[in-house]
Amino acid sequence: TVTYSTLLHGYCCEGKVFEANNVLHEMMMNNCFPNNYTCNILLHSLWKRGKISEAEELLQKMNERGYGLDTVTCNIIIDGLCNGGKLDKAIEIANGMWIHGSAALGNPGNSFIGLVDDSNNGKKCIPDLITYSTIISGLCKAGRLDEAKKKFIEMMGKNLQPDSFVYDTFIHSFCKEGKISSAFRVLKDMEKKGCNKSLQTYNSLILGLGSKNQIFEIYGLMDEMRERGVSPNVCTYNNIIRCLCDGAKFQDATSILDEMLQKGISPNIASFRMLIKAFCKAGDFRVAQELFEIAL
RNA sequence: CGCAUUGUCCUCUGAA
Repeated sequence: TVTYSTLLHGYCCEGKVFEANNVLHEMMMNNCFPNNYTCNILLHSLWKRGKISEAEELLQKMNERGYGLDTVTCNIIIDGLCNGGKLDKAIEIANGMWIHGSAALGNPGNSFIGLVDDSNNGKKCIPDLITYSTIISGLCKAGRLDEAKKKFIEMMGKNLQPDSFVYDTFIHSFCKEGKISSAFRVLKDMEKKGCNKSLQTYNSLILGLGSKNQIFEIYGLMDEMRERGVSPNVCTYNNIIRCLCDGAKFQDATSILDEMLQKGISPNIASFRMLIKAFCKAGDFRVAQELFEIAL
């Protein structure tokens, strides 16, 4: 079952629905039965692909057949609701989990009717770090930073220790709003708690510094990354390119592109879009066209 | 008992 579920996960990630179905069939043929993990994988995949009603059906079936809906199940739904703009419903469910466990999914007026009354083997599923992280991320994306902070405090009150995901979410949000000093304040707190800067931490900081044209600080961070063995990825470079383009440092921007190619980090659409736009704006259509051709 | 599933970074219909 573990093996098949792992395979299934692989196919689902790639969006290979047909192959995924084959795995499921083969699994049953060999008398391996789907469990929580398997169902969660399917549920997540359906939701990500926008098949919400099918996902809901699956949820019903899981419920009826006594697969325990667990915290992961709830987190998948909560994440789906956040991304679907139903943030408040997501928050409501997360709150409800403290009392009703997974039955909170079936609570007031959503489409998940009549879910388990959570006598799930006597242990009910309660919100975890990921639940909070999901909600906080949703609030941040919606620009509701104050509420996000409240959730953060609430989380600490439940004895859940924030990890770098949660910190990164705040740092990113501040950087995006250009509130660099707030971002660095969070960073300080993060490091005090023993979390090291992650790749995304660096990327967010670079994005933020870039919006203030603090190029030297950016290069400083790049050096630090190198020292600490954190390898930049496409996003890192794209953030730098954005900053250089905004500052009209076009040749610097193209040398970043060269550096990427040299390091074997493939530029993506975002990289080329920014560069081409910059050169067009500068009236240098020749280079713009060259870039276009490289992109192809 | 252990192994598989969930959360954070670049991509704006860049037009005035």
